[in-house]
Amino acid sequence: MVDTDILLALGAAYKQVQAGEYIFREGSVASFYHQLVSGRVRWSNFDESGKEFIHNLIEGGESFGELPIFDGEPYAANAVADEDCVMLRLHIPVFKQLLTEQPELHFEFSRLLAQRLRFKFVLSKELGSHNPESSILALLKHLKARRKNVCSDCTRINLTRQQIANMTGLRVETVIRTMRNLHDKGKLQIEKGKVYC
Amino acid sequence: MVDTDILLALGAAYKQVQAGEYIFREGSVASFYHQLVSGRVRWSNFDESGKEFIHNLIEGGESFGELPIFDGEPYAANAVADEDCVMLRLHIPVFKQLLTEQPELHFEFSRLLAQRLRFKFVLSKELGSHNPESSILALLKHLKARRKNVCSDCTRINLTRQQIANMTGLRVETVIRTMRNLHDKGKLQIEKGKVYC
DNA sequence: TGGCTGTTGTGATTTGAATCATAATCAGCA
DNA sequence: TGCTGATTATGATTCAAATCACAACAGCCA
Repeated sequence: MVDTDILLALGAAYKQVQAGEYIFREGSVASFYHQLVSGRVRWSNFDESGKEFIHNLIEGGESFGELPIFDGEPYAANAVADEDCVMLRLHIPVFKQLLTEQPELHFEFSRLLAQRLRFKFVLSKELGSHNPESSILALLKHLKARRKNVCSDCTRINLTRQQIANMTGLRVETVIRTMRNLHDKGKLQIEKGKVYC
Repeated sequence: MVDTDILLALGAAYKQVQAGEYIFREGSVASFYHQLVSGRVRWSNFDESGKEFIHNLIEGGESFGELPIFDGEPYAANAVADEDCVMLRLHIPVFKQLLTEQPELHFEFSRLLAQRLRFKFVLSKELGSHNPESSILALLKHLKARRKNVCSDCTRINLTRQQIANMTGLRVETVIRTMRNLHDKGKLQIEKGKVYC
């Protein structure tokens, strides 16, 4: 989101993490603004029974973990490297100073928060409807619109059924069965197990 | 959120609506920043089957309908006057100009977005867990922390079971039974039907 | 005071997603 | 090419929330 040169000029540092490593944990206090350079970060919570709920799969170029920067509370979820990752980290006070000096950049981040919130609005509404079809379609529609987690030059969804299950609170089997139904109804295409929409 | 005098000086106008009237509808384009002076506004969507999902019950002093201001998309939900309401409205360009000139105020709104998003994080996680007890407790905990929809000088929850049902995607009967269980477990108090926590 | 409306409360039944079990495919790789 | 682990697929069963039906109660006001 922020130009790499600007971040580096302000003293941001690169950090590498291997797949599976935690970048930060739910409940811990934030010190940095994080921007992913390459790899994929899984942003998730675990409930009492140990089931993982994935809020977002962050890809190269995106920032993550912004909530504590703006509301001063601890992290709301865990960030785990889903693949080997490279990221840039900038101390929060420096980042906030940057936003103060560049109102357009601040508006960029307000836009980001608003977009994330809008998605949560739609998804929470669908989760509340207890209708697997509409939950899955809402998720896919969102991903497609944001060109997230899709093949860069086609319409193939880059997520496993398990990941979709973990993003909607459903079970793999339910996701598999529901997506087959959606395929039969023509609302998405499945070829050799790969999903296109 | 914004000082009333400042809003008026910038040309904001008062608007009154009667209980039940729509202030704006899902999908329509936004022109104003809205700030509630008195009354209560219901922020909700209807799903295909006509069931209402309430995202928020806005009370005096709060702003609402900020998403389109920041991401430029249409309204994500309906705003209906839950009681007779008085609100202040300011044209969006003027409002954004104000934020540009006052970075601290802009940070206030970033904080608001972050808080709303944090709540959605928690709630969507709970909705995904398909556990009525934790969904209801998460909602009540949030309301208590924000001192929202509670009696001003006690701990009585100012919501009906139906409203709680509409905010969690559950059914009234499930909410009633689950809250009785929570009462029996000592996790909240019910006296003459009124809920304290 | 009684009647009306909205809310809370409770039982019986249904339903669909979770769960359990197990098979079929696919992708990566030696 | 064949092996291996991850992913997709499918059938049978269970279980909890939705649904349906109706009773009890509280608050309001004519």
